[in-house]
Amino acid sequence: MRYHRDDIVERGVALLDAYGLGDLSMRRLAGELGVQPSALYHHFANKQTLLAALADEVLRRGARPRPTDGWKEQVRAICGELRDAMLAYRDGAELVATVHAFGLGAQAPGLMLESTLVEAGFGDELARVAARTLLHYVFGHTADEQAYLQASSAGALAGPPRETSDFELGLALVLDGLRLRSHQLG
Amino acid sequence: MRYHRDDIVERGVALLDAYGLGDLSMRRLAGELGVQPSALYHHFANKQTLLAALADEVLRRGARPRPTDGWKEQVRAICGELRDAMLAYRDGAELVATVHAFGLGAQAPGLMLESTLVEAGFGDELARVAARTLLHYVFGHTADEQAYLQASSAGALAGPPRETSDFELGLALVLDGLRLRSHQLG
DNA sequence: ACCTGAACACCGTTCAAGT
DNA sequence: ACCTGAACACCGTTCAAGT
Repeated sequence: MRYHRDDIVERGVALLDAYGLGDLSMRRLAGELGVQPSALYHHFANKQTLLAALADEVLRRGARPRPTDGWKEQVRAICGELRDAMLAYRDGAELVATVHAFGLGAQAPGLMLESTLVEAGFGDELARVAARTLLHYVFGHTADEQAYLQASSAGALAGPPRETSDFELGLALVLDGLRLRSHQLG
Repeated sequence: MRYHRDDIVERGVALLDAYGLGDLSMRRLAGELGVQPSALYHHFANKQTLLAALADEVLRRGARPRPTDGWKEQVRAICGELRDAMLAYRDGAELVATVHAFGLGAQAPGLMLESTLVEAGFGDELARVAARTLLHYVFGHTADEQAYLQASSAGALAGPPRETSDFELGLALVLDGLRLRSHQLG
């Protein structure tokens, strides 16, 4: 059997969701495709590149149309979409955050946040720093949340359930900080 | 040669700083100590537990006395100390953030932030969420910053240098968000 | 209490060679 | 263009046995 890059990405995402990031090895993915491990290196330079493609696919599948009202609503929509996209697949948050840290993928949400803030009239430096701050928040919160959700569904409940509204509250803290610095904007 | 737990932690931190987290294997640490890999399992149940001990040691070494003025200064001091402690060792931010996500160590900074905010009069829920938000920010920002610093010092400079003051600016965003919710406090 | 020796079940990656 | 087969240099962890 012969595959294209997209077939491998699709199987990779399915494998991620079924067994988790820790069990997503080049050898296992190759085995699942009925192919030698070395065959994967015809399509991807290395595992990091493959993971970047998986992360981008997870984000692509979670894409939603965005509102056209104010910057706060747009920022909330981008962050909410990012969170939902990552929560939709097992270990999705860890995968996307790791790939973003690599610098090899998962760039879209950060770029959208930054341009949204620039277009809202914030200075370039503030827009860049605020976009990174929001991104770190969403990655960190969602990874925590997903670890908790997955531990719970595995039957290893280890504490009181955190409310989903926590996400909105933490986000509101940063948004209020931004709003305080927008007195001169429309 | 026979070792105690503390000897292994000390060598582990030295190995981390010399070769990075990716090259910190149980086998390599054992080799460095002149001992069989299996010997380490007499002192630590598994690699995660060992990494948790290393993270706590890195944080312990970075501990500083804290100011007694307002909650903003205390929060800034805790976050700054955390950042400095992680930056002091190669891959320190990645190690501490990973261990914190495990839930096996690196709990002190989060607990200090939360109790600082509770004592400042913020409600329990807000204090908990704000502490986590601040922690995610410091972990994310510092991991990014350290990746950049380490790439630069390896000669692989790949973009314009980010300023250290970025850290203070992102932190100020969250602190302003908190301040906005403290009108009824002293 | 602390360690050895050997094994089990894996990894990512490279590379000549095949079709 | 895409894959095989074989190899290289590793992993974390377990466990009976030694001192």
